[in-house]
Amino acid sequence: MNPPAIFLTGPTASGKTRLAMQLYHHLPIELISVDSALVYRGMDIGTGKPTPTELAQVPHHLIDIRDIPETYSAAQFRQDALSCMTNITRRGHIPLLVGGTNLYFRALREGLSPLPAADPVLRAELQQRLQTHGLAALQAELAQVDPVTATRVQDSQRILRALEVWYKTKTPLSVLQMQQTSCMPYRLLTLICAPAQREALHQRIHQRFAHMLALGLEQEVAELMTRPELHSELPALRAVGYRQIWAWMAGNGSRSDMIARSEAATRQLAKRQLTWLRTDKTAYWLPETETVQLHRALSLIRRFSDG
RNA sequence: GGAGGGAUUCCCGAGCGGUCAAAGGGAUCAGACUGUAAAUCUGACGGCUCAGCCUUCGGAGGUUCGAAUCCUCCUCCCUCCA
Repeated sequence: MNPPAIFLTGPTASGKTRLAMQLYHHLPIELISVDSALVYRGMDIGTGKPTPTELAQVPHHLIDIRDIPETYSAAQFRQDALSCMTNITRRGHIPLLVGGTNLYFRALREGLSPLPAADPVLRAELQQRLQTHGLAALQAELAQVDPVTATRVQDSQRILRALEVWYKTKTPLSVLQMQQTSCMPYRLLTLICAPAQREALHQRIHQRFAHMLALGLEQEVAELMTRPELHSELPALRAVGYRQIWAWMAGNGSRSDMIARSEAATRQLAKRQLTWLRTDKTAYWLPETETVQLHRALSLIRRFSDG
C-alpha cells in the first residue's frame, strides 16, 4: 500500500498555516509549503510567511528557496515536492502539504504533460511580436498550428505559451496535453480550511491586511524598491499587496486607495481559490472555529493514517 | 443675502426629448485554468410567470404621442460674491 500524505488547502486568510503548525505538535508530520509566493526570500510580511521563530519551531520545506528575480513553476514545484515527500516518508514521517496554490496541488496530484520548460528568449521575442502585431495576429497563427488550443484559450498569456510550446516541439500543445505523467505514489487525504460564510473570510482579510501594514509591510516594499535588479513586472512582485503598494509608492492614488485595492485583490484571490476547491469532491471541509477544527482535523488524519 | 453648479442603478461616472434598464470604470457573484497561477482570462450584474412585462435616474407636480433628459416648486450638497 502507498504511504499516506496529507493536503491542507484553503483560501488565503483562512488560517490553514496556523492549523498546520498546530497539527505539527500532535502528529509525526513534516510540512511542505505549497505556495508560489512563499518560495521567495525577502517577501515575508505580505505573503503571510511564518516568522523565523515559527519556522525554527515548525520547519517548512519549500519556503525561501528563490530570489525575487528568479522564476518558479508548477513543474519545478512538483519535482521539489516529490523529492521532499520521499525523504519525509523515509524518515517515517507523513508529509503534510499546506498552502493555497491550487495549480501546484493539481500538478502534484495529477501530474503534468511532457511540455518544454519556459524559454525566456523565445518569450521575449513573442512578447515583442505581441506589441507590434497585436494579439489577433498571434491568435491567428496559433489557429493555424493548433486550432484546438486556439479556440479554447483567449488570453495573451496562454496564447503565447501555446506558441512557445509549438516552436520548441513542433507539436501542438493540445496533443502534448493528452499525455500525462504518472500519478503520485501516495494515498491522499485532502482537508480544506475555509470559513462557512464568505463575509467572515472578507472580515479576516481586512484584519489581516491591517495587521501586515502594522508589521511594516510598507517598509518591506520600500526596501525592495531600492534594489535596482527588481521591477514591478517580475512575477514575484505581482503578488497581492506587493503590486498595489509598489504602484502607490510609485505615485498612483492615495494610501486609502492602495489599501482598498489590496484588500479587493485579496478577496478576488480567495474567490478564485474557492472556485478551485469546489471541484474536489473527495475533500473534507473544515468550516469550524479554531479548536473544533483542530480536533476534527486530528481525528480525520488519525483515522486516515491508520489505514 | 446675491450669482452660479450639482443630485443617475452598491460606489465613481457618462447621458441632455424617443434607438435608455440607462456608456465606461470599480466592487460583488459565478466560471475557466498543464513550466508566470497571490498570475491570466471569460460571463453575470434592477425585478419577474423573461423573444414580453413591471419598477428605477433626489421629492412633488406640469409640458409632450413620448422625459433621466424641458418647465415649476421643494429638500440636500458644492463654488463664487457679500
